Amino acid sequence: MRTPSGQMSTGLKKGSWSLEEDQKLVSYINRYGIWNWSHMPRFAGLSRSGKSCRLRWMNYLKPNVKRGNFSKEEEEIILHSHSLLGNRWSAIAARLPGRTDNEIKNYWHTHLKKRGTDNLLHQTTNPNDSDISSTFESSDIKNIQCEQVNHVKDIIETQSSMTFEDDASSSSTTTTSSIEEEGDIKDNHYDIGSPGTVEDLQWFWNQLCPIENLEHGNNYQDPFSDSVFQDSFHDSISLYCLYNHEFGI
DNA sequence: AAGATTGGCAACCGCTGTGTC
DNA sequence: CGACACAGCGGTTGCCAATCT
Repeated sequence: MRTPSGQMSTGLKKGSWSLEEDQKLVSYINRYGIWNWSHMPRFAGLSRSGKSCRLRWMNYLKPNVKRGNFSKEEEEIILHSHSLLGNRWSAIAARLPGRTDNEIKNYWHTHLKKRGTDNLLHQTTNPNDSDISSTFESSDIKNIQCEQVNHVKDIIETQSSMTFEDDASSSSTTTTSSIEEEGDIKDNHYDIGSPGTVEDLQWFWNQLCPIENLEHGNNYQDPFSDSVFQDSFHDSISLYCLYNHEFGI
């Protein structure tokens, strides 16, 4: 929530994300995956930069992002990791499943900074230190999913008129029900995505924004008449086919 | 009760790394 | 090998709510 939402001169919106924008991004990624952050926003009907979308997804909307207070164990891991790695937040985040670098960075600056320097002064070489991550029990990890999964579920469930579960043909995509059932979607599930077939995308937009599609209002750009989309689309289809071939999907 | 200050955190900006042509 | 595009990272900003005076 940096600035009140407003349209920039470039046409790109900045500031806080609205529920509607979240819904659009989540729905699009759930259906087509992440294929190109730069071009995706347009096809998802968002007037946001790719960077903004990526950040929003990585830090907030991704199903396995853990929200809420940090546990004692997590604090210890952060303190210890920071003493080893410094401000390499992404490396520290890698030791804390479900936590984002941004969240850890914020938490460090607001809660742990002073303690961190204090700890550094009193730190002794502990033979167990190198394996501190093992103190982060799997039971903690198991709790990671719940909150954010529920949040994303909420977003999707508000779109009562667009339940992808009804689409039996979308077997390769993540649906609301699959989030519900699995709860521990692997990151790479989203890394290899396909924009889908032209029919899929058309259907997607008809479901998501029937009015926008009718009027071509708001920020929606017709992807089917866009050369960038056509190029990216065909590239992505090729990659997707290759991926399916390689992994026998 | 109201204005000032502070803390928390989502989001932006600019830079760097990596892959592709 | 250089240019370009894209993804990712870390620092910073600024809004908003809580707390203080």
